[in-house]
Amino acid sequence: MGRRSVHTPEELRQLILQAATELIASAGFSALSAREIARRIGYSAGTIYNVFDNLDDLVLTIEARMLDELAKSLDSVPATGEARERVMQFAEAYLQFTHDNPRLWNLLFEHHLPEGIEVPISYREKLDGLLARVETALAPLVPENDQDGLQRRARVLWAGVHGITSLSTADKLSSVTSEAALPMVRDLVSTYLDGLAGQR
Amino acid sequence: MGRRSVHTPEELRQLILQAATELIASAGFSALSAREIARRIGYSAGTIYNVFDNLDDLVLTIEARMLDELAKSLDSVPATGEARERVMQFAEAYLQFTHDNPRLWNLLFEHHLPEGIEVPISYREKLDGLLARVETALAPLVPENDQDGLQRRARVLWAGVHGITSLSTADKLSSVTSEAALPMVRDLVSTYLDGLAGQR
DNA sequence: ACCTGAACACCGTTCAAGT
DNA sequence: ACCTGAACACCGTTCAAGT
Repeated sequence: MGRRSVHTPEELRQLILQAATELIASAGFSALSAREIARRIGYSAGTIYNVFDNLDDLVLTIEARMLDELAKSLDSVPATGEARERVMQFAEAYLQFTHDNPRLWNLLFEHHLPEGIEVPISYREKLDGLLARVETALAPLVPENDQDGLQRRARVLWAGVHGITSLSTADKLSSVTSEAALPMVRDLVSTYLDGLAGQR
Repeated sequence: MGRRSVHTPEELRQLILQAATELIASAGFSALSAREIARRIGYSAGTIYNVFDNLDDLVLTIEARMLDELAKSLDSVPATGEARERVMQFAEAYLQFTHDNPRLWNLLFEHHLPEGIEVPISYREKLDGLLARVETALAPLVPENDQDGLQRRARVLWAGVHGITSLSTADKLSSVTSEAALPMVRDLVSTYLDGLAGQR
């Protein structure tokens, strides 16, 4: 046995990630298994452990990719126009992204590291980058010299939009249906921004 | 083997639910297993299947209990005072509840039924009941004769608060920390209600 | 009637042994 | 160097057999 080298290490890595991503996208996180990935790419299960430390490592890699792709989606929002309009477009881009990749996006919330294991710093940095984009878009709409307020409000909006998208992609809480999500996101953003404007 | 009857069927059922609840509360959904429950209550794994159809059935029973307890929490909010104040107290009660039972509450979002299996009607009714409480509290603050608007807004507020609590109990997205959750919920509710007031 | 133990078809992960 | 197969310690679920 051993030494086939039909694939370079990098090819093998991408093969594994691709198979795992497809598995999650089509059947959800609970359908992911090292043995099933191995079956699909024609290697033994042990091979996956030559490339990744364990399944958590693999899953974290996929999560990081999702954060990168969401960042790309947000960056495709034009940086022109009214601040209000841009914040709204960010929110709609977020909703669109989660509806395009419901199970892969839910992975970030369903997958938990074992007690005591921390998420890599690079992961946290990606998150901070996303939040920074929201802060920048929101900045013109909050009082100047209130940096604390800006941070909190960006997080509130982000979390609020997340709540709507998360309930609308969840099968079980479907008193919030996925068709209703867009008007809800619009209502949240516009009403919240109205409230902000009144406070100035 | 067989026929011990040291516990009545109902006692056995509660024993199983209690062990499962403790397991989830302390180590999360992923730590739940029929075999571990059986070990803890001193029965064989097969016995659990005399009482519940399968683990999904058991988990759904626990989820339904959580919905009932959340309803109780909301009902302990006094029905007096300003509408604005009551909505805020509902939101704070929700946050408090999820922080008191983080893993059990997250169960509702992490547990998925197999493809094609629907949640029981009683479950959906409990959800509707919760939403109805929010609608009632919110009603004085939205234009009369706008039933659609009331429904949507109650869902937006509920989902928004859910988003904050869900990110704050998630270990991984901790750019929203659990200490910051209360001011964020307050900001969301008060700013959103300000916006609503401006629209009238 | 109630409960068990064995069985079946799965897991994640490790690692000696093979090429 | 790279890969495998077997091994270990787990799963959910079923059901014949025992009391």
